[in-house]
Amino acid sequence: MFFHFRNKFPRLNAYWDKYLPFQERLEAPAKAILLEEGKKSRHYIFIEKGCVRAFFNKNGEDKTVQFFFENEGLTSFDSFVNNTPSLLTIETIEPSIIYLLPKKYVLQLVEELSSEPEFVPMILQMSAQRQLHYMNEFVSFIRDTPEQRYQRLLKDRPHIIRRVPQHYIASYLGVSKVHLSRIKSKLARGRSHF
Amino acid sequence: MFFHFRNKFPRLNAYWDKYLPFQERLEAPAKAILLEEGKKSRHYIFIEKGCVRAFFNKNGEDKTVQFFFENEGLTSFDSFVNNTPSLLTIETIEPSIIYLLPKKYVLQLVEELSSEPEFVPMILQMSAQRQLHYMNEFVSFIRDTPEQRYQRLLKDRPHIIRRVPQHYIASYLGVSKVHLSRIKSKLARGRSHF
DNA sequence: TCCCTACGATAACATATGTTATCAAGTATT
DNA sequence: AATACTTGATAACATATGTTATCGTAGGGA
Repeated sequence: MFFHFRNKFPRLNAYWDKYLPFQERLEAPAKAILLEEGKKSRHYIFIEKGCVRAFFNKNGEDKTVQFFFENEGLTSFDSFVNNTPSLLTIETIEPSIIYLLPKKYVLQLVEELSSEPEFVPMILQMSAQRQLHYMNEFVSFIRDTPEQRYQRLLKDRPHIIRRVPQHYIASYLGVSKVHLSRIKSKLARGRSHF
Repeated sequence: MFFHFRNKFPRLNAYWDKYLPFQERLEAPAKAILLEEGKKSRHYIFIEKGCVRAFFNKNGEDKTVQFFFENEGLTSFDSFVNNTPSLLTIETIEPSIIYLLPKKYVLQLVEELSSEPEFVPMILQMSAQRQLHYMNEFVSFIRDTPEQRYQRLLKDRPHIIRRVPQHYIASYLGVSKVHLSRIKSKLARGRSHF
């Protein structure tokens, strides 16, 4: 739980440990839905094994927004914070081992943490990180062609391409699966000598 | 200064007031550069009158990322926080009246604020807001066609279309200025009955 | 007044991308 | 073994978008 912050803010480690027992362990098959679009987010989700995607539905089509892997945690941020219906569905891609921490305990944990001097720096770093992530995704659409975005993905996050089915990646890159296939074959032709 | 938070967190108002005198007033003509790509951000920028854009250069071409108007504040977030060279240039679009608060005072202000109980909620709200902004921009590229993005802009933020030259808007939407012109004329044809 | 520049529309053509359909291979299910 | 489902490649065609060039208008200096 909150794996990313382990040892980064050593004084907070005891808090993570304290809440471990309140997690619910879940062995989920592929395509299991952890949070459904339109429902309120009630857990913090931690991935011990497997992978997961967040997507929304547009005219009957899946549009994938983000992928998550081992030792990453997630929640539909706006739904969780504002207690509003989630705009995103969260679903396993592979069979996965998931830990769910109910919202009630998350709030309790935040309450306890807020008296710690390391809390504000942690919150700032966490939100700066997420902000930068989305800003980079956004800028990439303005700056790069789909082909460049694919190459960037291949270079920076190759595990995504290795583990995730291609049509999910296509919608994440903002193109059709047919076109992504074209991009791949074009790049493959370019790498060989004829 | 920090106009957005005035009266939202009433107990903090005194802090904003205290730092007003440290701002430098600047009357800038159109196309004045407030922060240059590659240089470090040294001020918080507040717009009293006029408007401003943030952009970066890609192969000799401007790519506009965001627009700012009266009573909005901004800074190149990553450059300011991490003291790294800015990825963005910030430039006035119209003749503008700008207030600059040197980084030194911003840090001092944050230091003072951090003992206030309203500080953490304010920081959280601020960062959630920015995160949501970039996430929405990003999702819009996955979800919508350029035409739909233009219509959304027209509906949600028409002042941008009214005040900003079209080629800046084109790069912000991720299309060429020629194509944006086509989109506009197509929509105009659709609206008339001829 | 005269130029120069910024801005925006449009046309003609080239390229990128979407859509639909078909095929093949792999994997899970019965 | 037989079947269905998922994934991925490819072709053929339609549409969207980029590129380059030309034109017109408006406004700002000289």
